[in-house]
Amino acid sequence: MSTAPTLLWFRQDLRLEDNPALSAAAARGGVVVAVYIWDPEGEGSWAPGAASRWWLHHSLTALDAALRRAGSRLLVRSGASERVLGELLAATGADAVYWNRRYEPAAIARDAAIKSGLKARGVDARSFNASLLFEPTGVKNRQGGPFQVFTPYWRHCLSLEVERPAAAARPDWMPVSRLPVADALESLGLLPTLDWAAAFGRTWVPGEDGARKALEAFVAARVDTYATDRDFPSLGASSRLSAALHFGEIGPRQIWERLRARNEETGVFPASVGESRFLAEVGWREFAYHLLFHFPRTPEAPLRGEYAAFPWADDPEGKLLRAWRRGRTGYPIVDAGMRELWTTGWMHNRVRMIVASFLVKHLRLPWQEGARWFWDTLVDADLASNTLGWQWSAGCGADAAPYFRIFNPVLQGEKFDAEGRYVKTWIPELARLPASCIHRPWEADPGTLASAGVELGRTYPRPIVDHVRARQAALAALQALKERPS
DNA sequence: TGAAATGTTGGGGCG
DNA sequence: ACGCCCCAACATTTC
Repeated sequence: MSTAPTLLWFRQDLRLEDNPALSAAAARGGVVVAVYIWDPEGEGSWAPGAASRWWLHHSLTALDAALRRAGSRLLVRSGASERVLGELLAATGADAVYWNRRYEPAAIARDAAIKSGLKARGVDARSFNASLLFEPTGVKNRQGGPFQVFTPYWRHCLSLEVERPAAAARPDWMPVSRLPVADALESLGLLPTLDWAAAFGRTWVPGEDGARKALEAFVAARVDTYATDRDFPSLGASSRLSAALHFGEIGPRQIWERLRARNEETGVFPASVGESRFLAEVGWREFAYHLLFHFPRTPEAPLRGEYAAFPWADDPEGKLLRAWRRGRTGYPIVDAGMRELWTTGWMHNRVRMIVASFLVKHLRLPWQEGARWFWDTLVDADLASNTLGWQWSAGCGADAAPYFRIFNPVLQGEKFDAEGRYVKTWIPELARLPASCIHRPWEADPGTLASAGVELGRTYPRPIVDHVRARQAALAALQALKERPS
């Protein structure tokens, strides 16, 4: 008796290498049917945003192309995951569904229901870990609870065994002639109707091949200087792997293995502060999933509950929020970051911290507004990392920057973009200003501004808030929160 | 993975 | 020669 087909349900693991669900499906022996289900309703209030959908479209296209080369296709459908899986089981004669786990609250609830429903019908339903070095359930502090501070968390993780990438799998993919008819990828409507994402295609190569090349390029040219260069946004020192990691075009075990193999001869690993630092950034991603799993309400609510009553500023017509979103705050380093985000779907990490601090402290607008904007505009939008990042910036999360730690956007610009190269890249109207005043054009003398073609209030805005007063107001708001009668 | 305010120290100008 | 003061440089504290 021959083995029935297996449905391999792709979600945020859009790769064929290091794919434990795929390896297990291949080991079953029957043919494997690759399936992707577009099910935004199943994501709670966090359906992929516009930039993520752009990436997803192209990543699915790449996965489909890889499967075509193997004589099959990616079977694409949209609708409720459980219903679609049921239909595909019937249409293909499959008796098993394998997938790699997700860890977002809505996905956990949905997947658990699907798994028990399938099992009740006698379907072999199994899930695997493809996307984390350390699953949240497997890491506990001495008291048996979740870690809430990164350094002890990561130290503990580094004492644990890291699994090797999954074995390569060459399954018998179900041939195109036997596949049910798939929906066209275009029918999912993932691409924007207006082509605001034009620059995305010049910036990114979604898909497993692109991810592999990005890792190789980073390891070859960047990782050794990563520890020092990573803070300077004009140096291009980032790995730029965040979106590939989010969509699972590459897995953290592959990254780990790549660096381990790099030091095979010496046996010393990690071998440099650059490698350690880069792995620690992978560790922050792990920590973000750890926190999201154990504190599932944090995408909406501060982990430190007292911050729910923070006295945010009034912005009745949304003018402040709009200026921030569009990169028109009058602070060049902030505006450059917001424009890089809008143009490319990505922002350098140092600059993410600066713009987040500015929104939450200088404008005193709720961090949730920033998280939502990032969610819609980042190609790497990831519920765990986004939530951690914003709660960190707002001072209301685990191991967060204290609220009183307020970035001075001028000093941050002068420290990390001394020549103004980053600012000039994203704010061309300031490109002719000398470095000495690029981060504070409002202090430049009229002649300098004129010869640079800058007219404050017209070609580039004046600061929408005064730094000193905004800082004082932020500290006063924190004080008000502390003194609030409880 | 801050910044600003405040405190301390020590060199040098100067009466 | 000496004490006083200024202030830059650095350290510490506070937000």
